[in-house]
Amino acid sequence: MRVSLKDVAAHAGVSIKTVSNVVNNYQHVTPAMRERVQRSIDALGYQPNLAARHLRKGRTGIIALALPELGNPYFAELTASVIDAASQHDYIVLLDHTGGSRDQELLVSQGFRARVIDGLILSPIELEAEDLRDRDQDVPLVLLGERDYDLPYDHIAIDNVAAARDAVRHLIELGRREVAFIGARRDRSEPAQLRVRGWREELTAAGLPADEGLVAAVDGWGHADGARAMRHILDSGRRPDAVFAYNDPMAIGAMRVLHERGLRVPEDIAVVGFDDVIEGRFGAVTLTSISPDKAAIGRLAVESVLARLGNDAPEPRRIWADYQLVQRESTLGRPGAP
Amino acid sequence: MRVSLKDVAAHAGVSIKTVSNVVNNYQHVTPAMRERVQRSIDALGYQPNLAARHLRKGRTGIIALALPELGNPYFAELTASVIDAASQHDYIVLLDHTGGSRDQELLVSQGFRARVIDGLILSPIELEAEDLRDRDQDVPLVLLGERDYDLPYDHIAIDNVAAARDAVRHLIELGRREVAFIGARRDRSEPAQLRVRGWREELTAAGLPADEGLVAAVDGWGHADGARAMRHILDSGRRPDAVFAYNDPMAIGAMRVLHERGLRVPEDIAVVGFDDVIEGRFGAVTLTSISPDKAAIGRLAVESVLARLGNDAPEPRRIWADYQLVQRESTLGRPGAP
DNA sequence: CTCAGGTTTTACAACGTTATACACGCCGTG
DNA sequence: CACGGCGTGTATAACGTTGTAAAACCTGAG
Repeated sequence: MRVSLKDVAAHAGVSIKTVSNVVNNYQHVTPAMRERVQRSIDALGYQPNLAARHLRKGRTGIIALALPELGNPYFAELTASVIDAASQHDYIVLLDHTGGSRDQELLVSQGFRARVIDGLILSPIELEAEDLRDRDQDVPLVLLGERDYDLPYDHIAIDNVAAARDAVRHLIELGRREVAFIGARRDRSEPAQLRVRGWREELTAAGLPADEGLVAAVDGWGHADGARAMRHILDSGRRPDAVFAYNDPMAIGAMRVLHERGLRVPEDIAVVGFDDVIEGRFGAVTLTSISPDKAAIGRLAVESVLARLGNDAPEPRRIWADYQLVQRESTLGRPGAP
Repeated sequence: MRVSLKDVAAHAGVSIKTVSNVVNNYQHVTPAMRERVQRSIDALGYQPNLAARHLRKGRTGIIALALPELGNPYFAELTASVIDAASQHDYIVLLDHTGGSRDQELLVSQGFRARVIDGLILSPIELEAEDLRDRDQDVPLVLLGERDYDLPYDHIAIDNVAAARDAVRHLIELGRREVAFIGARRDRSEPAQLRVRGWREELTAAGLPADEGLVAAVDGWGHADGARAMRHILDSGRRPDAVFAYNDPMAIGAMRVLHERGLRVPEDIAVVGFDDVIEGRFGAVTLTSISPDKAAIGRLAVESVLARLGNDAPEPRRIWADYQLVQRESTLGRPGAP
């Protein structure tokens, strides 16, 4: 049988509320009383019943993290950092995966879990601004990632345009002139993606053409999509001397195709990815990549959500997390090798 | 404001309990009444409060999934399948990561979340049988993975010994004679790991020596550990003609080292991994691996936990999931290549 | 028309917690 | 020596749901 406040109260010979006060570190309790009650708590091994507490307080102690896919190690690492940050505030993380589909993202953002969670951290891919505009404001929402919404929600991300420009600049500084972009979205006329924009801006700034024929659109975000996009570019007769991919799995998929076609990385084609997943450090050719500060992103996301739980919710704001360009063999070449 | 049963009842002009009966599909409700109440429910947008329901019923509708690490894509894929299976039973998945440390695993298994979750799916690495023996039986527990416990809990896994033997047999059939094993545990005198046992058994069965000098112990389970282990073996002056790794990330880490040392895979050294993660299909050399049926494992785990929630808990049993050996370039070589 | 037997609906009491409002001392002040 | 004020503890009412038991309502037989 579970032991409740009532049992502890009976054991200590005090009222239920006094025990509750001790448990909650209420101020006005004499040290003597506090110790007496604590002794009973320890003796009976009391643990608070969270359901009852939640019922009373209207909070569940759970925040949801909704991600497009867990298969991408970037999200796995991010998840770990969110869990860590949440547990420091005695919060628990519920995981949803949306598959990056607009319907699922919509469902999640509308709060089909509304009765379970106190807050939501969402990393949208397909979701449109209008989908969020008429959202039921019940549950605080924090957005993560590349999409750029002009909406009254906290948004935590690195500066994707600047990061993409850094990546492309790195390629240009290495003497590359034809930089392909892998991972645009097929279904957007004017791609909302900031990474494409960064690619375009930096090329233009360098006086190079931002050749849309070198932009490959894809359906998904995985290795296979990167491979498909790379094949598509090569099969179209183009032979860029560099590739900037939307993320690391796509970059790795592209490198696989280059390898199959007998093209050397980086001698023939240099490759830069995005997210700096562990996998990129152990291929036959290690991958140059933009490395976001995942720990910071997770921490900031949790803090933002929790800050909105109180009555005095702060102004929605855009929070920039740190990032850096990590240079490896896919652009620099193998140090010791010929 | 949230709308409760009381509000719906007032709106429909019936008692609270009648609304509750409709919500719960209780039998004895006339169709007319059911429709009237349903109309009010829809009109007000009622959603049940789970905390209250939990308080009353003693169930939370949440199961926890505790994994050693999310970074390993195998666990990410497994998580996705568990979430899918759980949602089909209207259950929600809470994610914990233990880091594969015994302390964390112990904490989780002892149920520090006991007040929140109905059941627990645990994939232990370091945890010992004795740690589980004196467990508080409150929350149903299902074990996952390679560790072999003789305990009254459901255990879902593939036949690790058989799978490891299949992997090693494949190498032997290709003519390899010195098969190294990467990924034993440093801190176990008699390694409990079934995959090492399979390696040993198959070599012995083939009349080959199971040379313990070719078994590399490691501390972790990631790419870097595999790389370290491979370096260790090569630096010790050994030159095996095949490597069987505990999992895919370690196999990939090992392949990176072979590449650095100028050794060709599979011509000089063939490599087999375990888990068949997506990453293995896109390296410069694609990876032969044991591929467990992750979808089945997730589904079986969820069903096992939920089956134990009722009063008539079934006998604890060991459930074998399917697997197969997927042969790729790291053992077969590149088809078209010289 | 009454009453048994069954179905449908209702009132009320839990579940374990916290908030509210109040009672009880004890102090120092007028 | 009353009296307000403060610091401490207590009874009681919620929170939203479901199980229990009983009330109200039918139906058809005697």
